[in-house]
Amino acid sequence: MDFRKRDNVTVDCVIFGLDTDGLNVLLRNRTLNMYDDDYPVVNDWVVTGYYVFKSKTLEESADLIFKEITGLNNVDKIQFKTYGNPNRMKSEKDILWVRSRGVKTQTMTTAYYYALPLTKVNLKHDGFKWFLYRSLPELGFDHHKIIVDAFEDLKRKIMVEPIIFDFLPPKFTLNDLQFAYESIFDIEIDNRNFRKKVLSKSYIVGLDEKRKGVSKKPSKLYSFSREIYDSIKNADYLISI
Amino acid sequence: MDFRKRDNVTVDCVIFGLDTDGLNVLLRNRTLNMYDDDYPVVNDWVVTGYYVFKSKTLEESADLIFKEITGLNNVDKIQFKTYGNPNRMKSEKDILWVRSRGVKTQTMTTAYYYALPLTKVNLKHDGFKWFLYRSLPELGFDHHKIIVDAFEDLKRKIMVEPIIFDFLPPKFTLNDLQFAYESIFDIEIDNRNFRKKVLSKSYIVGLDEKRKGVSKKPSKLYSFSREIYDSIKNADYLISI
DNA sequence: GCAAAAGTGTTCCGGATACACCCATGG
DNA sequence: CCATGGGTGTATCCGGAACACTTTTGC
Repeated sequence: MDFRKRDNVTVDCVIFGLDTDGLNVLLRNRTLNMYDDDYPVVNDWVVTGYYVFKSKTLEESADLIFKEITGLNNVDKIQFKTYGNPNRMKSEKDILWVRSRGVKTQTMTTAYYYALPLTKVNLKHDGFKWFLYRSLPELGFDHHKIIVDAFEDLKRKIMVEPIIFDFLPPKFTLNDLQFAYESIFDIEIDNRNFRKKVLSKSYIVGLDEKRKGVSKKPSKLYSFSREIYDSIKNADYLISI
Repeated sequence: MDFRKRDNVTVDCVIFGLDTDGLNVLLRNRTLNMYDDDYPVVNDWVVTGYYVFKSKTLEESADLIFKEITGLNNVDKIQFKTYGNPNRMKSEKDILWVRSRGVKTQTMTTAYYYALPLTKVNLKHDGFKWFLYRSLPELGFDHHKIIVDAFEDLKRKIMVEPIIFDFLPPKFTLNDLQFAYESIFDIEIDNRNFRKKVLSKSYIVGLDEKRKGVSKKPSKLYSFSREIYDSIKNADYLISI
């Protein structure tokens, strides 16, 4: 064990990416061959995590992992939960896997999630793959629960914070924005009402630019102004019982 | 160091108690005398925390602390953040204190908060005291930030979850409930509108009972039905952009 | 000229707000 | 009988929901 690392604490990074099919999660393949190369005893998927360096904050540790996978810096993230059950790893596969690595089983993990447009990511390593949230593969450890918890937290925070824009490029169309909401909440939204509501928000600013591409009629582009958002957000604390 | 404990991980418990003066936080006095018993070099207040046992979950560890202080079991709590900055303890007082205890400075802590009516607590030990949230004393470590973070999380969650009832006894008046909201959000609410809104919620059920006490006209008692709340909550996921 | 996505207005309803007085009891 | 907190009703306003057709371009 490397003494620069805390040997009982990891961070896990749930990476959400939105594309035209909907909401995806980036996972890493976990395989272990013991007897026969063609028949691994473990072959499933995990959220990417790693040990925390003693000299670094949890945030920094998460960003190191995120950068290693995606090559990206300065992407917003949210710490949503720390898992500390000493019996987190209990399946046969988990135990085989952990033994093969010679590490502790009683590991706490602090979990973060990242949100971004899927196309922003160029995967740097093999063994990583995007999965649609609605059709996740078999997951190791307690990672299914971690992903579900992340998603629940995401949905809740999207209601009160402008995280939705993290899923979109800096310039987006109103239909992009609507699609983001529809994918994440698995609902259908009336386009006219949606436009009215969105256009009433001062922090969504129309640009003098149109996107010409796949579609027929060019669509107007908008951007999210964090400055305007912050300036009006301090004012009102809406209460709803 | 006790080998049953994780030597670098603690849990901290922010305990919120509501009484007729408003929202309070339960703190523990931190004193350290080095040269002169009458002039402690450290004399401030902290949130109560303790090491995590290797055999226990974070939740269990938090509940142990909570029970030790209050004597109470089975009080709802919320895990809101884990603090892992290796330089969390940086003031002179913190360093003196930590050295005097012979423990590590690079300690992570997972923080929970509890909410309950202040009068439910009978303090079991000396050195503990309730402080109004709006007039906190000098706090050690990064505990001021921890308390503020807890409070922000509390306010946000109160909007979407029925945590407010944790601050009230099982039977309460509508004015009690209104006072709870007013204290926590530091706002004034119109009593007539408040009653209308609250009475429209099926999970707030009127009892055939009145409270006779300090006030003149006896006031009707209500209770919160978690069953009804849960049954209707699954249905709707309200979206507000 | 037609296929495909972009964009547009009006009506209706329900919940939110503003606002001032009577009621029941204990002392 | 009066002081004290408990309790009540109405008018207005605004945001949310429902709903179907026209516009602009690429091919």
